[in-house]
Amino acid sequence: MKDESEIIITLPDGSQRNYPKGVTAMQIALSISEGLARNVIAAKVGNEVWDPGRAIEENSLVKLLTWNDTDGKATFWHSSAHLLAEALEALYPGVKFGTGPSLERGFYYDVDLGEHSISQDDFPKIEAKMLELARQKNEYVRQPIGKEEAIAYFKEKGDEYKLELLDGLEDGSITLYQQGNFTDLCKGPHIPNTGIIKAIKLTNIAGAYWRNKQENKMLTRIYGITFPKQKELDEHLALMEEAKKRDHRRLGKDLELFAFSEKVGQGLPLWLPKGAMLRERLESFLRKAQTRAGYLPVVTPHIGSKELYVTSGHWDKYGKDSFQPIKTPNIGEEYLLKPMNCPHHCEIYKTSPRSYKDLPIRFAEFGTVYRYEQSGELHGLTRVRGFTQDDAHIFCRPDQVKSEFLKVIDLVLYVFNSLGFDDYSAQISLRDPENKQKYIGADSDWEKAETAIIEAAAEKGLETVTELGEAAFYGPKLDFMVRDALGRKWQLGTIQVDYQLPQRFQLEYTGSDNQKHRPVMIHRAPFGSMERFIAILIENTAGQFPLWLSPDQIAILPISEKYAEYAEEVFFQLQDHDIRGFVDHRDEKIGRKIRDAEVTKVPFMIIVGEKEMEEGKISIRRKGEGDLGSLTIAEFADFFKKEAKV
RNA sequence: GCCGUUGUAGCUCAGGGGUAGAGCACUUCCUUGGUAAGGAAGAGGUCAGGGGUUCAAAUCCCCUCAAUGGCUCCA
Repeated sequence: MKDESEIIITLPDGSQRNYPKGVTAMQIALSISEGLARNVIAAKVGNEVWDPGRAIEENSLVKLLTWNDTDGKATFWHSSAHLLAEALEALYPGVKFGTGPSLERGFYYDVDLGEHSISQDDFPKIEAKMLELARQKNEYVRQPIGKEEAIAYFKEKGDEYKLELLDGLEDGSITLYQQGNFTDLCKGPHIPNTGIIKAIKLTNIAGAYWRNKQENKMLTRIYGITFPKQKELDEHLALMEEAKKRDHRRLGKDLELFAFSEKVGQGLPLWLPKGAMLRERLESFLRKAQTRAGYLPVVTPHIGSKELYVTSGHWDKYGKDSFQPIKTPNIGEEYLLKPMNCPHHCEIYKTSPRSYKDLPIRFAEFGTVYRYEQSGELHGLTRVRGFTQDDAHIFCRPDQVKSEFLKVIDLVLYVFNSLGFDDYSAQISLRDPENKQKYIGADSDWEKAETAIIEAAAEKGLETVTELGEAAFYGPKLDFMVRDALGRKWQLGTIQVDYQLPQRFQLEYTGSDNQKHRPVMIHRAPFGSMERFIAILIENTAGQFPLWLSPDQIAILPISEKYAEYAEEVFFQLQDHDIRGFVDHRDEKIGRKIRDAEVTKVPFMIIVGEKEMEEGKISIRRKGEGDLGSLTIAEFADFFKKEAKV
């Protein structure tokens, strides 16, 4: 006979134990080992994360969470946000609170400071207060509360933001959490007490619209990060410093890849010779892959008649927020800087009648487009106002959509793999079902397109996340997202299924039935844009590009000017083997020349002096590795060719 | 676009109401050196731009521009 007052707790390893009803995760941990109990900061009960001190009433699967679990960290940081709030309330009486969630790395709290204002200079003071409160080891106490009562509490406190949040909550599901003198509306969970927060760093301060809506008031958002050990905070800060060194804006300047000029204009990058070199190599790499995959190159102008974009719908959708029309001496004649290549490609499609036998047709172009991005959005090369898409449009029959889509996925993955981009996520970007007026086209087309994407991604075994509201206005997308050095997410490759533009442009083909049919369009860009892709490439490689992409692959370093002539000769011979580089003719010692080649990340150094000249050889030194010994030019060229393979 | 921060030599930065500083880079000279910085001298700035306060502004205030951290947006 089962004891009614006991419940069965199943642990992740499958083992089961009996505990009295109402047992807490902390008690379970204690029953296993004291060491474990010290480290437990939350628990996963079934599918929910719970406070370790919350009573478990039913048979459950329980996973004890520590700092090493993602959910454990999230709980830790969420509790840290409450600690920040407590400190702010103590230091700035009357402050009102928005929301304070955990992030992937750290947490923030949005606050309305009222009369007060704070800046980064106040961080030490706030951090000190947080530490002081942490040391009090105040417990996080969960208090279920009725809605009426909660409303009364926050009315009394005068916090209209919490009242607004309460408005959307259902009676019976509301809880408050209290630690020390601070009480917050919060569904939890939280760590046992503030004492385990040992290391605190507030990182930055920014404005953020209440509830992320532009029409709302702007609150002050304070970001921070905390750790259970000071050492971990130190390590984190050191890691951030390292990440900053990989910032493409820093490296772009150091390695002379690109620049910006106030005089040229905001968000309009200038490609310097080394950057242009890199870019050209990437372009020819993709051109080659695209030729193999049956793409046909096309070229279109940088401007197009406004009518073109009225037809495509771009003018209607983005017209007022883009670069404004270019006028001609003729009255009423207007042109737009090209914001997208697709309308031009549609017109190319229309230059001749198409048969079902011709399809799919794949037009590819490195097309430079101009978009008036909001000034606050511009960011290095990742968000600019003039950029080049590795664009192509596939016009195909409806029955070809899926196979074409699959081929494009292959191409994108080939590009990513070739460049060592293994840390990406595939995102299916669908329409926001709540906000359908943001998009053009019939529901049935959208459904077909969305189904095609979902099926194709599944067929390729891609691990995807789905985001509602992220679709383009004419169709859903499969986006390949990557992170930059500082952890921000960017869209690189994108594949989009589009039923709208073929209709707007009245695109047709003649079917086997001798009837007119409408093709489907697939927009795709494996890099996304050359600018953004290169930005991420710079950060991923920390400027140490694969050999085949390096702007300078070799630096020829004569020991002294006596060997200048031999160095030149070696240079020309290596050039004949398609090896790029330069001779360092400066009047410097070899140590200096090596150092400079090392810091500018040249993959190979060729050292030539008395010995080499006599033997007709060259000494090879590899960046970061050192002397590789001497070879003949032909030997080196062979070795190099193998190394430089994509 | 919004909230905040920043803007001093080519770069990285110090200074902070009383005639502008360092290191690196650059130029010249010396040095001809064998695997991560040889030495010396020199040149270089309307202190982002404009307006104001002041006997005096790079420094304080306002505006503009740009960069930057976020938010919003992102075809």
